[in-house]
Amino acid sequence: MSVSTAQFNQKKRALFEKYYGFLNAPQQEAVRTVRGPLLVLAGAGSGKTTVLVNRIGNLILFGDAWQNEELPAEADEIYAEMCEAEGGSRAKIRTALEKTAVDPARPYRVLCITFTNKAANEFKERLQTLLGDRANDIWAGTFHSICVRILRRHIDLLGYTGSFTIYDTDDVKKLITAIMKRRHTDEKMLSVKAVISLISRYKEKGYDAEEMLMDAGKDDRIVKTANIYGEYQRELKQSNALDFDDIIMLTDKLFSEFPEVLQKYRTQFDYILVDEFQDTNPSQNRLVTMLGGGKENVCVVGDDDQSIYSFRGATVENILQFDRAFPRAKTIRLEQNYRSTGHILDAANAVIAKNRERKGKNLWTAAGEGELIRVERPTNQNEESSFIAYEIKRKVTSGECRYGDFAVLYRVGALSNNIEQAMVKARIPYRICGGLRFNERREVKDVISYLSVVNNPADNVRLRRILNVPKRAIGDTTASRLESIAAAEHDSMYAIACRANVYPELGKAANKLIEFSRLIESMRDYAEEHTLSETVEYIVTASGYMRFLAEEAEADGDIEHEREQNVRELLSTVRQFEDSAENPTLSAFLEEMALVSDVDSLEEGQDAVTLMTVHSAKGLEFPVVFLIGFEDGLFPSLQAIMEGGIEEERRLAYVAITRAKRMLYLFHTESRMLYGRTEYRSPSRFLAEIPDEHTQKSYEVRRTAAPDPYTKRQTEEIRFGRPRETARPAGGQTVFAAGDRVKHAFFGPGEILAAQEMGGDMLYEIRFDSGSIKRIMGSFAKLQKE
DNA sequence: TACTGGATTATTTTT
DNA sequence: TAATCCAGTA
Repeated sequence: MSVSTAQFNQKKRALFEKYYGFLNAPQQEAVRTVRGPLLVLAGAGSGKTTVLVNRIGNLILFGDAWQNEELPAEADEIYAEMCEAEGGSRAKIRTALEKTAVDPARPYRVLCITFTNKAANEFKERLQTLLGDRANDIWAGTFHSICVRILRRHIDLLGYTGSFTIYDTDDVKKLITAIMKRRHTDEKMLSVKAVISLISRYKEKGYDAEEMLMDAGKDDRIVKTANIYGEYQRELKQSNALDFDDIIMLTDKLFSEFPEVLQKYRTQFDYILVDEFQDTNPSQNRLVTMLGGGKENVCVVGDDDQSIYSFRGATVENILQFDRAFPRAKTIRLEQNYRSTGHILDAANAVIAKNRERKGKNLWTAAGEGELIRVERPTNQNEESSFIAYEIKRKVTSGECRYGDFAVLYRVGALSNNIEQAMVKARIPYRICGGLRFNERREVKDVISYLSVVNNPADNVRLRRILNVPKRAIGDTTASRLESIAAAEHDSMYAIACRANVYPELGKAANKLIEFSRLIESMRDYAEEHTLSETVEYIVTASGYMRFLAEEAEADGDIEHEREQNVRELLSTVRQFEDSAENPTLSAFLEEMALVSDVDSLEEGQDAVTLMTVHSAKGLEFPVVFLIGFEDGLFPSLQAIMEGGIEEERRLAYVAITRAKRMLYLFHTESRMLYGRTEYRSPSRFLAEIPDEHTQKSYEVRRTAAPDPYTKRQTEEIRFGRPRETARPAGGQTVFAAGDRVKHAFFGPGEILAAQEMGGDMLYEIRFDSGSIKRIMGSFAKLQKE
């Protein structure tokens, strides 16, 4: 027998489909296409991660077998095996398929880039289960971790040393503030915040200070900021420190100025995959383009409709114009949604369809219509949160849900307060995302600063932080003098401190500085000969920091000694790191602390309601979602309305809606107290974009015929009324309707504003003659007709 | 240097 | 409202 090429490839393809049968057609297509540039537009809940993981698995197991149509040498033999395997198990199919493998990718030649550590870890884990130990050699990580890995090896070409420190936002703020103070920049004209974000925006575009200055034209703010940028960059270099933007920008620079370095990595990486491509900024995009140029085996996955980070430099253009960077690019759309039920998905589709700048996708689901979206209009935020607490309690008590099934989402963090209070009051377990992180605590940052200085004594910002903590009589005056001497001598503050007695202007503080430098020196010596955890222990004792914290706790009456606890926790983190990391050096530990936030490790665990912003909910899903504050001026935000950022807000709304699997509640209050002011609120304009057939409103809406002359928008007149579904009698109790007068045993007489069926019971909204408005369940209220 | 009070000012956040 | 920051005082 002699099998033809066509026959062989057909069989091969049939087996592929059997093996990857758990994937739908476009997903299979994405897995199969390994050569050439590929853009995967993955809608919300379309199984994007599964595709990426299996695509890598496929690369490593079968190489480009599916795109390579050449007949292998022992075609007949393999063909026979394939025929035999066809009816067999997955393992059998795989064994046969493996024989067809053409040039399987070596794991270390695969680069998989994500945005968050959480995503990176998820990939690593899933690849591990798929490929076993081979997975460990895959370059999977965040943009930042991968760039740091590259920079550690080559950054000396750019005039830094490999032991550089990574500055977090706090360090950056300190440094910028100091520079602005020195330059007598009027903070009223130009805030530190504005300067930081402006510099960041230019760094993301890959501009240096001079290029920024050229770009500034006559804009005084930009000119001023460009000058600050120049000084800032010099200071960073002097301190041998990089900020987060530098990590990307300098890797870019390294590649464009040293082609041989770029060539090395271009040669190494046969295949590049990028997740969440819609979140890339221009310099990240350039990095991908540079690395992927040549072989062009670049696969980017993303959803232009979920691009919600433009405020930190991400640009949708990267995904919209991927085919411009790679003209041969093939586009695959993943449009089947495995997450939400019909009404929810249709609502999301309807809202996002209003955006102009998009590739265009239409998600569909094989799941049924599911439940209607509930739209509620509480009088104020207290009612909003007690309604939610009530709903959660009810669904948990009835056994329908667990606490972990619920999420409360909001546009701004400020809205979490009320919800939190309601959860406490109702004794509902909850977890709240955001807030102060572990490594942002003062005591943790202090200890990290000691470690940074030991690792890199040139680090002026962190040296300054610990110079007088705990108190060692080195005041602000001395610190400033030290700083200006260092600037004049083009040397580090640490180096000056070491020879402080040479400078008469330091006076008798010189001795203190020398003493301090000896302390650091002793730490450095200690670190040479001891393990990481021993060193950290030595540092916190020898510096007197632990004692300082203990005394402080005594003085404040802090019985828990919380700050000391946190330092101990940091110590146990160090020990954990020692046990798990392959290379447990001080420098590696500091890197991990800088690039890995504890939010990544948090998560899961107890059964609790999740409270978070819509932004942080991206990538997550929940059976039941409550979206609160769905009001114009809040969502979309006021500044988005004024500055024309509506499309991004709409994408945000799209993200919010698509988080829900089975039930979605949208809330907009009648009035809300925010930032100490109570304001009447109108519903989000996005609400009107959801077709009525997908929602169930607990109030009546009438659209006026003529658009409002000021806003040019169609106005809505809202009033309480009967819910669309007429109430049914429940459990023998009398059922009331809106408008009825009733009497409550405790609250007295009142009028029903709204009545709504709810889980075999009636929920009434009643305005009592005393003036208060309450929501009460019918079975609970013991109402009588008045 | 620690404390007090008045002014100020509030998106979204990962690395 | 609530948190934070700065200036002025003890």
